[in-house]
Amino acid sequence: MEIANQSPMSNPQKEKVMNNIRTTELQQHIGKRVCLHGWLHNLRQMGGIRFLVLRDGYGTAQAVSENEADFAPLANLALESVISVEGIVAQTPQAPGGVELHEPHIVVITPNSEAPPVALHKKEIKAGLPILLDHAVVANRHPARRAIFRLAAGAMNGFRHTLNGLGFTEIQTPKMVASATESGANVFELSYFGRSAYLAQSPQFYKQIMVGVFERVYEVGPVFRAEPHDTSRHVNEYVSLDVEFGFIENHFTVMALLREVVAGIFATLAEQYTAELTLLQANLPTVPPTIPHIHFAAAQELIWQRHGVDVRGEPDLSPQDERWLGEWAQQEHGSDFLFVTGYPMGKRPFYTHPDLSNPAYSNSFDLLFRGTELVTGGQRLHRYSDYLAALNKAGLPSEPFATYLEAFRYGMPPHGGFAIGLERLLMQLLGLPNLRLTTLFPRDMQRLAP
RNA sequence: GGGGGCGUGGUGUAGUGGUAAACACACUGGCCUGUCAAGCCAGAGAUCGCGGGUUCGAUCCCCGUCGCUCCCGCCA
Repeated sequence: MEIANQSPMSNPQKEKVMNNIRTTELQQHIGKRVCLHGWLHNLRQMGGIRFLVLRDGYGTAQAVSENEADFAPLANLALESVISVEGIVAQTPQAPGGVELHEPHIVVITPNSEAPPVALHKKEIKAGLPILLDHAVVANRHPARRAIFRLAAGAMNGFRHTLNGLGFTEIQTPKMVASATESGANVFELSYFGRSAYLAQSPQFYKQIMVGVFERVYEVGPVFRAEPHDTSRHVNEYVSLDVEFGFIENHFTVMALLREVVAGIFATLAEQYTAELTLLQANLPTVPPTIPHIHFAAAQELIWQRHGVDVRGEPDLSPQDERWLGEWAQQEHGSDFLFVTGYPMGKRPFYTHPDLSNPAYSNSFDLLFRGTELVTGGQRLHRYSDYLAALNKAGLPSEPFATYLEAFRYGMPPHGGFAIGLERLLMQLLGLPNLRLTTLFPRDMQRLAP
């Protein structure tokens, strides 16, 4: 077995060899001698001819040899061994993708002798959710698992790119906070130099405060929910794509921006992540120029008429209601998306701006994507006196909110925003049955590792 | 927090109140010159989650327990 002794990346034939080539770049180097680095993804030996599939961080490539000695370094090695393969890039019709490496020179960088707990070289990983999550550190190497998380990166890219183009400034707000963000419940407590602190359940207060600084802000970051929920759509830490901006007319201004952001995310995926989308057979939605919207009360009336279930007067929509509304949006408007506007004030947090023409309802909205809540947003209160009144009405003391209130005391514009759940976006895009499948290392009631 | 379902080799499943268990993939060895979810042959690997009960006998039936999963509540 030949093992690289000094720098694994060093190469004896430095002049002629194109180093640090990715598997996805082979097409650009046909006829040249290149060196790939990666993992031994698969090995197919058929007597007189041998194939190996090398997987790097980007894709896979095949090397072939009719000379037994070329593959000698792989003797006694298991898949997932880390290797480099130097060879001549050849255009061959029968090779996967039409290119492969000939005359391979294989160097073992990190030998592996043990088969991974789940086979990574099959088209699909055949494992249940618990196994997949228990062994996520290796299972996520599988091209199909990896593609999901690459798309997550793409969604964040698209989010940032769209907002940067609209004059937004990216911020990072504290995740350790002194008091519970929006209510007393559902936050994780931690010890902070002898005092109690909490993990932020949302950047809500800080992003509003930062509207007073930058006017238009966004944040990509984790949020923490201590909710004891145990469903396929919930985890206790997830990535929130948050936006907040000033000088709006009402929540429809916010919805219009959200439409641009969602369109920007999917446009980015469509343009730059075709390999992942194809691999996962993703069904990309088309975002209508104007996303249809329906008022909360009208939505309940619609459910009563279409399905004979009387949810009128309920303070919120159930998951079943949302699925029904999603179907309706598809049938009636041909849209994967639907805004539900005007949720009752009673179900929304105290900073929510009421609908002045009907104060029982709010200037807020949810965006449903294929029948599941993807985004929540709305217009916020912006006058100091309104905040004092709202806190009073909610039975909350103003003292814990002193920092927050100070921003309003000194002048804030009409503003609003929203928060997109990143993992939900991917789950709905890919039609997956469990949010944990789109979460790198999920945190739920049972799971704190890996 | 409430309700339902499930726990069988590394992984995914099948199965039966009676000699402790079948199949596929992975794994090991052999064969194979164009594989690409490779193929063929052979092999190793499971005290059927744990504890108790019923029974002549339990992987199977009952109870408890632990774990997992789905739905609801709540949310993104």
